[in-house]
Amino acid sequence: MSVKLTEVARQAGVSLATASRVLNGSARTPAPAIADRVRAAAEELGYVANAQAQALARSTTGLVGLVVHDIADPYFSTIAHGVQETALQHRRQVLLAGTDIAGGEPEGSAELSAVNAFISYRTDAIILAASRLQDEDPRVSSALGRYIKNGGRVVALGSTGIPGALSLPLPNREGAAALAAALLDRGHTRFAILAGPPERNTARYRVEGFTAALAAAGIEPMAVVPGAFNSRGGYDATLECLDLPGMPVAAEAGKNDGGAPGLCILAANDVMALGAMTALRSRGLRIPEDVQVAGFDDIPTLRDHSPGLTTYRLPLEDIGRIAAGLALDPNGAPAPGITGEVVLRESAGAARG
Amino acid sequence: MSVKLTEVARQAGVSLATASRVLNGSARTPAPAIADRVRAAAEELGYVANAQAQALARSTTGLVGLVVHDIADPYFSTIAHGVQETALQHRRQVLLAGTDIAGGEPEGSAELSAVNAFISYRTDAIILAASRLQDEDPRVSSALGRYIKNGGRVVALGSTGIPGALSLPLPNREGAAALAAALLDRGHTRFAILAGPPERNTARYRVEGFTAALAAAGIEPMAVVPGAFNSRGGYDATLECLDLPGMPVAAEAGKNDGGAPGLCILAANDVMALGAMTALRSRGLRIPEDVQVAGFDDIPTLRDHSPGLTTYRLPLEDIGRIAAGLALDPNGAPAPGITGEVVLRESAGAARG
DNA sequence: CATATATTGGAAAGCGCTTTCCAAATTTCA
DNA sequence: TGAAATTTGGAAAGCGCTTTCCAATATATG
Repeated sequence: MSVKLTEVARQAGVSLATASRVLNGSARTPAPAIADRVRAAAEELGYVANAQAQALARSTTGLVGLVVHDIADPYFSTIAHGVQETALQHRRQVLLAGTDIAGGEPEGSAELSAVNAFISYRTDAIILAASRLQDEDPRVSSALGRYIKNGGRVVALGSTGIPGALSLPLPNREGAAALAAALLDRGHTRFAILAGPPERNTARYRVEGFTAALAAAGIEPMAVVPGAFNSRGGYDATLECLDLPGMPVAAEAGKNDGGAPGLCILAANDVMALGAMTALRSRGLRIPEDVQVAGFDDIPTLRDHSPGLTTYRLPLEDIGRIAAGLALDPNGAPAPGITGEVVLRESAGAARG
Repeated sequence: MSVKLTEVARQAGVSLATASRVLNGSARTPAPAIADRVRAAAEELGYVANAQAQALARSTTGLVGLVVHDIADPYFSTIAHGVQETALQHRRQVLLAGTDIAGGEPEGSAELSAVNAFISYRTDAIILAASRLQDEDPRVSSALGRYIKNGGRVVALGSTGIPGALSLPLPNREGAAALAAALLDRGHTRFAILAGPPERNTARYRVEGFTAALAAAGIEPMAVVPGAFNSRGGYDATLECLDLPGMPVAAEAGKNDGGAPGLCILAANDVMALGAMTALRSRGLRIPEDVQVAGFDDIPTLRDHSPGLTTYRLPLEDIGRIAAGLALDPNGAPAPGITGEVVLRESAGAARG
């Protein structure tokens, strides 16, 4: 239906080969006079190369696949932004899949069908931003293994068990430990952990980091509550937590001013922490006076939050850029290690009045 | 490099045609015994159909292109989520482009290169979620016009001047007017408008809605300040606004309690409103006691904000779903009109102590 | 049992490009 | 000026599929 190269060639009075060489970047460049004729014809007819046909002929598609959990989650959307930026620099298009979306093939995990779709479209690379599940579907691994063997590049955030895949390690454990340590430093002694979904590595590593740092100080968390990795999950887990017997809140609300810090809630990510703050407010608890809260990621959204959320900052957009660089640049420099930093704000650990 | 259909056919001892018919949904279904053999062979070899080749042969790609401004903006990422959901139901993959990203072809707007890329990949449909610019690049329109003529579907959020394109009208003007009216109802009389970027239709329509409703009540806004369509833009515009002579704030801070409402800031979207609130806090102004604030969109992020932001709710995820439905369902029902609702929260207009 | 009617598998012609050879034309150099 | 080296355009063979015909069976009908 669209204008094709044959028509451009005919209009310009040259062969298909010449037209192709002029318009779609070949090593050989036809004579300037001819080239101009071809370009003029293409312009006049409104020719747009068929990328599918090019992909077939060149056996490279110019596509990069990005797998996230939930594109509406600021963590992923910020990473996606970084990926897009680098993809554009490399003249690649990004194919997006979210694994939190129902309705895919019934016979498999969402991750499996996303990966299979990308493999089917022969993306040049696949970036797995969604945290690997603890029990990786072996079909995903074997599909990706074959994909890699066939020349595809796979880069995963965090670790992966897939041989040949590149991984961009994230300081989840270390960051969580550093954050907990900073809070211990500020005199906190009573912690509750909103652990997120235990089957996600990201959540698990962070919880491990928290508990390891606490253990090193001889402290055991008063509660470790699992929950969904979103605002609602943080909200629900917090209410559940507050209702546990012996929690140093509620009854004592207001009694902590100037005294020992009360309960400090450590959430596995920022959106959960935000949900936690909402839950605390719904119980009339003040932050940080009655209960303190910390998150993880430093999503851009926090910029406008009050009280400011103490967190561990991950350079999310950079992570996206670097992951895409790894995926697209065959002989690029090895990935710089990702480092984050503890960010103390009013919600926990910041200087108190 | 990958396993191809020829190899599967050989392994199963059938022809290419038969293998194709078994594996890739044809009208004709070979005999069960044969079909099983083919499927077994495919499974064993790890065959994954080459979507590019299929696209070429079928002349339909199974791709849908989504153009947003900034995928990291909750407005767009929420819409994108909805689009993804419907795309998945239709077994389509989504190609994502952001127009806020630099580094594209130097000779054109980001929107133009996004659209051209999608046309090149022969996406079955293109969804334009990014608000149309006031001065539409004619090259974009003509490229899309040709695309439509060649059988492509285009759906744009808001209105569009492209003949043949479907558009999903958003109640920007009406919503803004309703919001302003609700606030007038609550006794507000002094308004400032954070107008966003004047070249974006979305921002312009909202401002028009605000001012029209105010005008209907015989009120003129005290200020209309343009700015970027993000948190930073709201922040900066607010500071600028506060420094204007005669603003009923700062000097009078605290004097409004129980008295007449002070300044009410109307932002063209929620992220700007959030930035505005941060700016107000930085000046020591209380919300809503000293200054009131309203936004637009009701992005999911607001769930955890305090004070709650008064806004006009747009069903963002539905909008994404509906737009995708329009784009993908050739004979679907006509799009239901999108309606929103005024949501009064503490930041402005809610019951006051 | 012969003939008409469905079924079913396969050969081959594309889909719209890229790219390898080739041959023709041009330039270079002795 | 003639032979060798270089440049340049084109013919044609794919890239991995789908799908139209066709021929060959299997089934139904008189």
